Formats: sequence, C-alpha cells, structure tokens
Amino acid sequence: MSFTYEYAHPAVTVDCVVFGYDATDLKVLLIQRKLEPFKGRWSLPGGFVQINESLEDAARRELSGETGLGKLFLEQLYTFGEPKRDPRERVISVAYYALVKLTDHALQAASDAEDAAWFPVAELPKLGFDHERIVETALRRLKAKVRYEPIGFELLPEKFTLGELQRLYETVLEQSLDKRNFRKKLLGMELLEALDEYQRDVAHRAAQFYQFNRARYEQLRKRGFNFEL
Amino acid sequence: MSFTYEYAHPAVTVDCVVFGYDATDLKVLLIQRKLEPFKGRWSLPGGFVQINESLEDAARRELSGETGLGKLFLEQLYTFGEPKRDPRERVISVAYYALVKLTDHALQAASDAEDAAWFPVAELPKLGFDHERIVETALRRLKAKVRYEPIGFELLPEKFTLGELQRLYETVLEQSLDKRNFRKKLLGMELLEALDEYQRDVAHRAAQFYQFNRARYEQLRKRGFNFEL
DNA sequence: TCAAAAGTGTTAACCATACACCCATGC
DNA sequence: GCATGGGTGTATGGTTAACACTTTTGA
Repeated sequence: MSFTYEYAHPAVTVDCVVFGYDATDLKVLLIQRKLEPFKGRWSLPGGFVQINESLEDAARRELSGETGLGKLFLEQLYTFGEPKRDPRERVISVAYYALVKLTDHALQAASDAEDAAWFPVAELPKLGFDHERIVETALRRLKAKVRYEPIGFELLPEKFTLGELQRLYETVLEQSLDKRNFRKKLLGMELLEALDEYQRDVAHRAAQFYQFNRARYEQLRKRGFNFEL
Repeated sequence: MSFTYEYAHPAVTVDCVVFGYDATDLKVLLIQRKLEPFKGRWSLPGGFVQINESLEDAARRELSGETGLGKLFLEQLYTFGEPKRDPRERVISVAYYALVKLTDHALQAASDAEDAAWFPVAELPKLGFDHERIVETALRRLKAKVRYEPIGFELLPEKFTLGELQRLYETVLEQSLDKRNFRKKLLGMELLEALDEYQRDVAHRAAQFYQFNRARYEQLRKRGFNFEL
C-alpha cells in the first residue's frame, strides 16, 4: 500500500520528554534505538503520528507502551522542524513533555520489548537526532512552569511530606530554598491537605504527610488566585 | 509530478497571527480567502511548508508577502493537529505569532494581490478553519508574555512616549494602570533611553520621546535581571 | 547519646499600591 | 481660558528574606 500526493509531504512524529523524580534526582526516560539511524543510541520515546489521530493522542499512545500508565500530565512543548534533523526524510517532530509519579508505578525497567531506562538529567548519554536540544527545551519549560503552576505534585506520590516537596523544588530549580519560608508559603496557599498520617521507621522525627487538593486549586484559580513558587 | 510514501503523510502548514497596534487598538492581520474551502471567509495568513525550508523560514516567507517587511518579532506559538481541522486532507498547522510596528511600515492595505486587512481583536469576523482558536491562543500568549518580556516595544515605533507605552500595555492587558507607578517602574529598570526630542503640534504639553535599549536589556538579563511589567 | 530531618516566629528591608495637583500647549 | 494629556512624590501596607533552636526517632 502506498500514498501519493501532488506536493511533497513531510513525515510528522511526536517525541516525548518524560520526567520522573526519585527522591534525589530528576530523571528522563530514554529508549535505546534498535534500528538505523542512530542504532544503539539512546533517544526520546516517540513515533509517527497516525493519519487519523490527534497529536496528543499520538503522544499518549507512544507513552502508554513505554510507561505502562496512561494517566499522566502531558503538555505540548514545541515543534522541531529543521529540514535535516532526520537523515532519512523530512521529519517534523511535535515534542511533548510528561510528568510521571515514579514511585506509584515502580520503575519498570523495560517494557514493550524495548530497552528503556531512566537517566538523571545531569548524566544523560549522547542522544540521537536533535533530541538533546529537545530535552534542553523541556527542562527550561519545566523550570519555568513549576514556579507558576502547581505541577510539581505530578512528580510526587499522592501523599508526600513537605520536606519531599521542598527537595523536589530544589532539584528542579537547582537552587536551595529556605525551609521556614517554603513551608509558610505553601501552607499559606491552602492547597495542601494535612493528613493524619506520619512517616514510619525513619531515623528522625516522623514527618506529616500532605496531599494536593486539586479541586481547591481550580476553585481558587477561578477567583483570580495564581500559584507562585 | 507527484510524491509517493509507504505511509500516509499529513500536510504541514504554518499560520501566522500578526499583531499590530495603532494608538487605540490591538489589531490582527487577516486575509480574505480566494479559494475553497472557506472561500470569501477571512483567515490567518499562512501556507504550506516547503520540503526544504525550516518552519520559521516558512512563516517568514508567508509574512514577507503580506506585510512587506521581513524584520519582525516572530515566535512559534503552538501546533494544531486535530484530524478534521481542514476538510480537504489531514493538515497539521504550526502556528506562529508576530509583532509588527504598524506605524513604521504604514498600513499597506493589500499586498501580494491578496485581500488583506487589519481587524481590531475585539471585532474579528468569523474565521475559517480553527483559526479563531489559534487567535485566542495567540492573544493569551501575548497577554502573558508582555508582562515578563520586553516585547511590547515591538508594537511601537522606535521612538515613543511613556504615555503611548502605557496605553499599549493597557490595551493588551485589558486593564488600566496607574500613571505614576507605571513610569516609576519602567524608568527604574533603566531600559529606556530618554531622547532630546519632544512631541510637536500637540494640544497639550509635549511629551518626551524614549527608545528601548535592547543591548542594555541583554546585558542586565545576563546578570539575572528579569523584566516584569 | 548521636545523627538526621521535622517543626516552628520574628524582624527588617523592600516593593507595590493608592492617591492629587500643577504644567505646557493648541485651539 | 479651556481642554488635553504630561509630569511629579509620599505614605502605607503587604510581601519577601534572613535567620537558629528544639523535637522526635532509630541506630
């Protein structure tokens, strides 16, 4: 079967920068390529957009194969379309970035018969295509967005301590934050629900667990409230 | 001549939301379609991406036909790819938005033998395709971005008064601003150079002209300065 | 008893906001 | 002389930033 057009058409792919966080590191999910070009090289999960699916559907379809879970934060990042970015043919890539709760769906080493692995963003291997540029763009976006939208919670388990939340922000923003001011600010927003639950078996005072109240956030946002780090 | 592929390929277009400002209104450049689909309907300037040009080159090429000038602020906005957004075939549109100094290259009514016109954003006609959604997205981006990057100047002539600048911000943000606080803030950033030049033939005290010092901005930004409305 | 992280308030500096009058000019 | 927008300073309240010690727990 083949498809013929009067004018040259580019191929269109989606590529996904999937971020996870595991208590110390911000990580990105990579796939080891089995085929040329860039055979053996690590690269972003992604694939061709089918002719009848939306871009976001394509991204979710590719991800459900890799991460196992469909329910994740997903947002369009940028579209990369330099003529020579793929050596085979003209390929325009619509990049998405996703945030997943690593702790929930435990680090599934490899899925979909692909060789998939999580890499700390500070120690990425050499990537195929222009994927390093895509990761950089995603990191920049994440760093900016985490400050003015409550998306940090997408990287943590449902229940988390304020210490965990603070470390997450410190990791993503690459700067340390004052503990008292951080707590004051976050609790002051009234977006976090304190749970009657505490850490156990820790070699220090057990921290209280909290959870993010999304409904409350949506409610406040309608009244003009803006989240800010 | 024709092009054949093993898999179905979508067509890829760029569509541009070109903003201009004329002392009272924020305006968008529209083109009246000469062909089906949506013949006679107003829509965004744009066209197919050629197989060997980058996305941004395609956007600039389309715009140079419409606006006459190539030198303008241009930034990728978002990629729209719902399967049915074009009735002819699957078309993925990479949208850009541009800011032009209307006053410099005087309102050229129509160019490129197309019927082009500027419409105030508050009075847009019904648009073809999903272009209303694209304009909305562009407006949202412009409103957000104008607050934390000095792009408002792209819509004004090289030399402008503080009153003109304030009215521009009030128009884009759809809110009135306090004159004294506005001046204090803008002048405090030290991004504006006061010129030895004043309005003439105005029926009130002549305002001083200023110009934006981009080099100074880049310099400050490297040292961690962030523009903020 | 030590190490490790949790939890907790106050102060000072800074920034944002609100607000009103005189000035210069053309008609 | 009147209408129009230009230009200017201060006081207040709120927000942010800096800062150190006690508590709890397991090893």
